[in-house]
Amino acid sequence: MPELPEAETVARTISPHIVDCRFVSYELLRKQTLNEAGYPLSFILDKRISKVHRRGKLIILDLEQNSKGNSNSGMLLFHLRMTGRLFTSTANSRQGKHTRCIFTLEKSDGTPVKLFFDDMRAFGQIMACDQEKLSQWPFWRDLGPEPLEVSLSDFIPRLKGGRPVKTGLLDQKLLAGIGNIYADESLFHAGIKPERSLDSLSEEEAGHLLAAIQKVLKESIAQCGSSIRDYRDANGNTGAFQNSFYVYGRGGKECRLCGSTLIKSRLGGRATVYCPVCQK
DNA sequence: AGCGGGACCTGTGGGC
DNA sequence: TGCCCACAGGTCCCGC
Repeated sequence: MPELPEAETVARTISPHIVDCRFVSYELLRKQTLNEAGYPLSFILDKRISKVHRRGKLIILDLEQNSKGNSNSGMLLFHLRMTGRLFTSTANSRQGKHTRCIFTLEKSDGTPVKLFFDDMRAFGQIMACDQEKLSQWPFWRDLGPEPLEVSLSDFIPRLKGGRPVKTGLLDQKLLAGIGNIYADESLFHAGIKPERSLDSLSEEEAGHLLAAIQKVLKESIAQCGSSIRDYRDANGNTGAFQNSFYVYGRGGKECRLCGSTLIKSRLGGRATVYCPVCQK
């Protein structure tokens, strides 16, 4: 699941449940789930969540010291990877087989709230940090621009090198937040074959590509992301954008535009689907 | 530099 | 019904 639109949806849906809450305790059920590039989880205790947002596929909880002053005193980051889920006890849920961490929070009126991080495949990670720690984390430091914010003039020079354009789109250093679903869908809408090399793209094609990426991401966010199997938002609801796929998961089926048989191949070790007619 | 392959994990679906 | 294999939204690391 979780690519940019899903991370955005989770951030939006978890926010009303936890903003202004204070961390009272935590239970880390799988120690490898905590990213060692950050601080021990005790770092977040007694801090208050001031804001929930997203960068690339990362969900970020901004923290403030509970006592006044000391704004922006830390962050708690979640990367959902393939099967991570974030939800609260108010979403009709409780600890399960794949729960990796449980946070106990308290609203300003003292009401307790449980925040769960579940992850079947256990690839997902949690990281506690401050700005300094964050800026030293290679993944963060090298993260490319936000696809919905980057300008065409900033985008074009990033399309360097002979590697396939799809491989480039999956590289979080080139753009932050695109994964296998949105790479394939964006390339379809841009009319570009996935194996084309980055430096073979004309400026016009680069423009089509960025426009397609932004269109696909925005439409997916509007539909609360894509649920292939595991993904749910913070309230346990599925997204709907999987109903709008043109190529992802449709290898061997008919192109929805021209009727040709969609080709399924492997590129950079990832399943890749494209239309041999619509994509040049 | 960039590619392929493997590793990290668990579950599901298809074929036999 | 059951077993085995392939594959799954991501990222990192190794060797070539």
